[in-house]
Amino acid sequence: MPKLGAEPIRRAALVKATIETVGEAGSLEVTVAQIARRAGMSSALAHHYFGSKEQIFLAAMRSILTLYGAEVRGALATAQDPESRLRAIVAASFAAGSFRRETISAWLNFYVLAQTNAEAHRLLRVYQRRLRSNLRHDLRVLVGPRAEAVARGLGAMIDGVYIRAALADGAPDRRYALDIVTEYLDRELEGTP
Amino acid sequence: MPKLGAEPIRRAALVKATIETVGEAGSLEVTVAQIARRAGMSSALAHHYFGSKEQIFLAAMRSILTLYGAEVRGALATAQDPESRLRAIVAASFAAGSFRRETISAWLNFYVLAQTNAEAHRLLRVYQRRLRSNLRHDLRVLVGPRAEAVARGLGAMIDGVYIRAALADGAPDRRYALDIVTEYLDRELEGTP
Amino acid sequence: MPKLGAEPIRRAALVKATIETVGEAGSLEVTVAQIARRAGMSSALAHHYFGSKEQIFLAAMRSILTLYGAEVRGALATAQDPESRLRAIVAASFAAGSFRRETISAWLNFYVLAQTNAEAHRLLRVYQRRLRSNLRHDLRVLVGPRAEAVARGLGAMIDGVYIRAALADGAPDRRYALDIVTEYLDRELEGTP
Amino acid sequence: MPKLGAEPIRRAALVKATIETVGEAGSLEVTVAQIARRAGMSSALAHHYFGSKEQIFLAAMRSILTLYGAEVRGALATAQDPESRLRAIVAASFAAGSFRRETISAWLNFYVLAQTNAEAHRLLRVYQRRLRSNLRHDLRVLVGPRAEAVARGLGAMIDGVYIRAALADGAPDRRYALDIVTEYLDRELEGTP
DNA sequence: AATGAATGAGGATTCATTCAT
DNA sequence: GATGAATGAATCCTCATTCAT
Repeated sequence: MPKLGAEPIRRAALVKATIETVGEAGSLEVTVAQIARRAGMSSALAHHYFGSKEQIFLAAMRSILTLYGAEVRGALATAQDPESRLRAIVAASFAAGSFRRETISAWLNFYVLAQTNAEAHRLLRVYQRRLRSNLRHDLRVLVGPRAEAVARGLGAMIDGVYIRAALADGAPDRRYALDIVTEYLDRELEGTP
Repeated sequence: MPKLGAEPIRRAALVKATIETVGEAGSLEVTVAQIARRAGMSSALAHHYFGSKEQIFLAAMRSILTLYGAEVRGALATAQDPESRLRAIVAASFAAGSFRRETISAWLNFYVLAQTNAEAHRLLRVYQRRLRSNLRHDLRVLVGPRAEAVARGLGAMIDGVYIRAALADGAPDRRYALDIVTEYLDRELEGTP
Repeated sequence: MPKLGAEPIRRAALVKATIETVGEAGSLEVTVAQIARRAGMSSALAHHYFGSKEQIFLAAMRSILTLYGAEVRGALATAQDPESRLRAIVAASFAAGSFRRETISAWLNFYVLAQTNAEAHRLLRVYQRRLRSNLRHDLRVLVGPRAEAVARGLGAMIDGVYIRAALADGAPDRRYALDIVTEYLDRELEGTP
Repeated sequence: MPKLGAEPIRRAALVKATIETVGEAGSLEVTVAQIARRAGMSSALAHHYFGSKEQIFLAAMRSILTLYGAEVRGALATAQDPESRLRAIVAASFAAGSFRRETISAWLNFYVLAQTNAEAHRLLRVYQRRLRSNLRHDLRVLVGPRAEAVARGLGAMIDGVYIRAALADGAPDRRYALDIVTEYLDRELEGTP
């Protein structure tokens, strides 16, 4: 039952299944067969569309980062002043779309993948650079020369909260995660116009 | 010529080799044979001593946490007042013994292992709890009711800085890492007696 | 826009592509997809026309042998006396149309196929029998009772030169190949009326 | 039941099994598992000892050529004059040890392998060069300036007879094979001192 | 204590072939 | 006629683990 235009559908299904499978397993040591099964197709077809397991992983990673990027852009769209922009960026990091069990676990695993895989490394760097640049932009207005330092700190803390969420039992607690970072930000913005 | 007391020596060699191998590979997907070779013995002997690959990993993880614990204890020994104790704890996290390429990478990988393995999970929780407890203890004196929040924040940031160091090119920059966390701490301690 | 009479064109294209692909790869381990791509169509269509990979190979083999047969017939057409007929047959074996890189390599590979495949085996036997019969026919007039032996020798030597050409670097040297066989023939015909 | 010094025994068994399996199948498309089974071990062990299927094939090829070389050396040992040396070399090519069903088929297949594999190519060239050099050496004394041409012719004819034996039904006919080449040689040596 | 020998189980990848459109 | 879609069946290779010595 081959439908025309199946490719993008299949690719999307595989990407989704990859994030779920890696997220559930908490490890990259999942088989292509597992991923394909969850996506409702044979592993041969997965290879047909992506060429290799590595490419499947990279596509999943790109998808996560793209989703996150969209989340940030969406949040920034409505924010008007620097401070609300800043808070929007931080909030976006823990938005319901991204801050989910499997996504977090997948995220952690892609961090590991980046040790080995050049493209994964590059993607993660782009994410970090973009995040830092966004933060710095608005921080300059608010904290002046401390902008660079605070941007670095925020970035690190967001990643730290993420990684720790991967260890937590039960569903990830967005409120809790957001609070930690927000308190830091509040403190830095204290006494700011 | 079997040496007396060979066992502890062999075990230590394997633990060291494991951290190096995982650190270099940037992944848990290393073979027991690789680890054993680096430790100068057959993979059969590695199994003889540890029973399984999993146990080898856990022993390596315990070793890292033990080393870190010793580092903290050593730092606390000379510190007298709460603030210097706090700073000592933070500094210990980025001490030369722990904040090394392979250790950082191994650390990240053990985070991943903790998703899957109950004992690894437990070990990491113990580390987090102990760190938080240490920080909170001294923070109470300094920031009162904010102690809990700052302790969480510091813990998260330390992990965040660690994870990001795993992505950096070249040798990890202790100064840079320490600065990020210290600035956060400074800010929180501002206006503190 | 299906063209009328597409079938023979498609089949010919596939046969040509098969010889080229096998010749270039130097092996029968080429995929139907590779052959089909070179022939400018989908592998599904290749199956549609030939039914199986095996049939594609056999068609290619028939094509080679048919071409060779035509080459011999053409050569014999102008030759008048037994000796020039003999020389024409030999020369045809190394004619520009047959003695080409891919054809030689394909030839060698079809020899291998004949170990496994009954039809390939049959085709090769027909070729050998026909060649021997042609040679013997003219040799009888020239060398009498030695005809049988010389025909066998010539046949073997032609195949040997072919197989060796498959190993040579660069383009196959027709002159060189022909010389070897011709010297043998000259010697046998020495002192012949 | 691991015996010490099993390696050379296992390797030899695999080489033997490879020649037999390829010989019987008449194709290189045999699986490592088939070869290993025939050699009485797991395919994993075959890989352990040889690293790859390719290396197994090359070892088998080396074995065939080594055996052939020994056969030639043995034949030359007793021969005194150039002519008997020459005849000994030719006879060695069809000696009982080398001119056997599977060996012949394996030989043909290795010819094919040499199209693709550099080391196989090299091995075959060494064989050809050595054979030609041996033949030329003795032919010089007997046929003078024709030595080069006759050496080439003999080499080609030996290969041709081999390849044709691969197509024959039933056990290879050493007598018949030897006769063809011998008649050629006789003719060339006619009228020689 | 120490290791070479050995393997079962598994996993990525390939490919001929089929089928609905 | 033509093809994209889809897969079952293989196959090479790896590796943790066991065991006899």
